[in-house]
Amino acid sequence: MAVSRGGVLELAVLGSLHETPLHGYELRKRLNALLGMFRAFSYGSLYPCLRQLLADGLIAEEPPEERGPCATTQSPREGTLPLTGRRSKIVYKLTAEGKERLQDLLTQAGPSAWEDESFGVHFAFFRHTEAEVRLRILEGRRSRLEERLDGVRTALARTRERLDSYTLELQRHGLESVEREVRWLNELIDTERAQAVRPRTDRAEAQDAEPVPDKTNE
Amino acid sequence: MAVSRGGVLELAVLGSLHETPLHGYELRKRLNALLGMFRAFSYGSLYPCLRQLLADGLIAEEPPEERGPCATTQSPREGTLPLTGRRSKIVYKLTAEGKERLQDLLTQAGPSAWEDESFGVHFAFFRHTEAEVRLRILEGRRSRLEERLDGVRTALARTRERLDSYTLELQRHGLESVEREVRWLNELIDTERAQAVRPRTDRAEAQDAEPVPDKTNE
DNA sequence: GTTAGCATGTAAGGAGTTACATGATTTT
DNA sequence: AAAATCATGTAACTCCTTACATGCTAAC
Repeated sequence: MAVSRGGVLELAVLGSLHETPLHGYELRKRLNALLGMFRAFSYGSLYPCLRQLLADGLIAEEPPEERGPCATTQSPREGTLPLTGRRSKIVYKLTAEGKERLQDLLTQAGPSAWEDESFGVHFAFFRHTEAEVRLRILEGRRSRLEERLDGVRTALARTRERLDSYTLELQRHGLESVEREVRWLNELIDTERAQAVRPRTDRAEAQDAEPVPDKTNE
Repeated sequence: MAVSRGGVLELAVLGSLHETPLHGYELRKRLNALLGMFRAFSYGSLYPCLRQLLADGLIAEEPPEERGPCATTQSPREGTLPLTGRRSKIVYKLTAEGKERLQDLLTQAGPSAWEDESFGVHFAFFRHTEAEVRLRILEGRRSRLEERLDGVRTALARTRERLDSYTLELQRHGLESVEREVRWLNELIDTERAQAVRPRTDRAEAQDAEPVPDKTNE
């Protein structure tokens, strides 16, 4: 059941709906606010995805709430809602099956979690991910990036002809960016490890996972 | 003529072959060494691309050099080579039409030049790009990134609910990365502008474009 | 003589985008 | 009442990947 149509969008949708029910338009805005620095989804992919998830029974239409006072953002425009049950907003929520599927996706610690296109999405929902899986994903991404550094560095070393300044500058910037991300991952991994050791032993119990050790300056 | 099948690969191939004739396998290695930090192409896309370019007359097979003593790497296995001119390495070179097409691609200063997937490739061949076009591409990418920053920042400001620490950390890292790239672009643009003003007026004539102002330390 | 790497390809398909089409609702 | 934005959807297409299939050559 649930034919596992890959793609990050599925995870992004299920993850978002896990927090709160939403309709497509709003969902897309949230997604693009959340992941805007890494990627952006279009309606042309979102709506078909919702349709598929609905068909698979992973999400369901939320019936239009009658009594909700301050529902989502807008006032319900009392009285005027159309005679038919047809409403313009279709709010979706996660079903039990959907939650299961989400947990499934969040447990997968493989390339599908740490490649460029997917890592950001997986990270965005780390709150719902087991600590062990988080760690493996972070490490997986790190070694992926290190492979890339190795590959380019050795290829660069083998290069006979000296490159023009643009190529050189591109290499420099690329290397630096990837190295930065590796350092970032190192910090995150350290924090995760530290937390794994003393999960909640601190006096003054922390509210929730707090992986950032309060960095005020660069 | 030349049906303009989009895609960065075309530019990458034409650009590479402009420097020197190459066969597919080697071409891919070079490409992935050059752009490895940003993207990687597979044979499954490269070979069909070469076939198409050949059909369009933008590239041509280089005849196997007979008289070259240490030709490329291998000895031609005298006598046993199949009756037809079929050889295992197929070296391609740019045709006149191909050079034209390349210039065409390098002149396009639009979204197809400054989006994520394509910017790196365009930048890699900036050496062959007119100064004016270079500048417009750099500025285009910068404003693209600034749009992105704006979008996410305002969306973030509008967010009522406070985010969990992972989401927050992702945002922070994403913002920082994009801001870094903007600063990088600023430097490049400044350098380009400075060069546009005094293209070759310096005493001790510079060898070639030298856009990096010699940064020894971070 | 067998593994590892070089070299070329093809078929099927995945994951998304663009452009289009439509209509409701809110703002000006 | 016009324009902007919200809201949902579809069809066609793009660009690339994966997995497969094949053979040559070099090294061990």
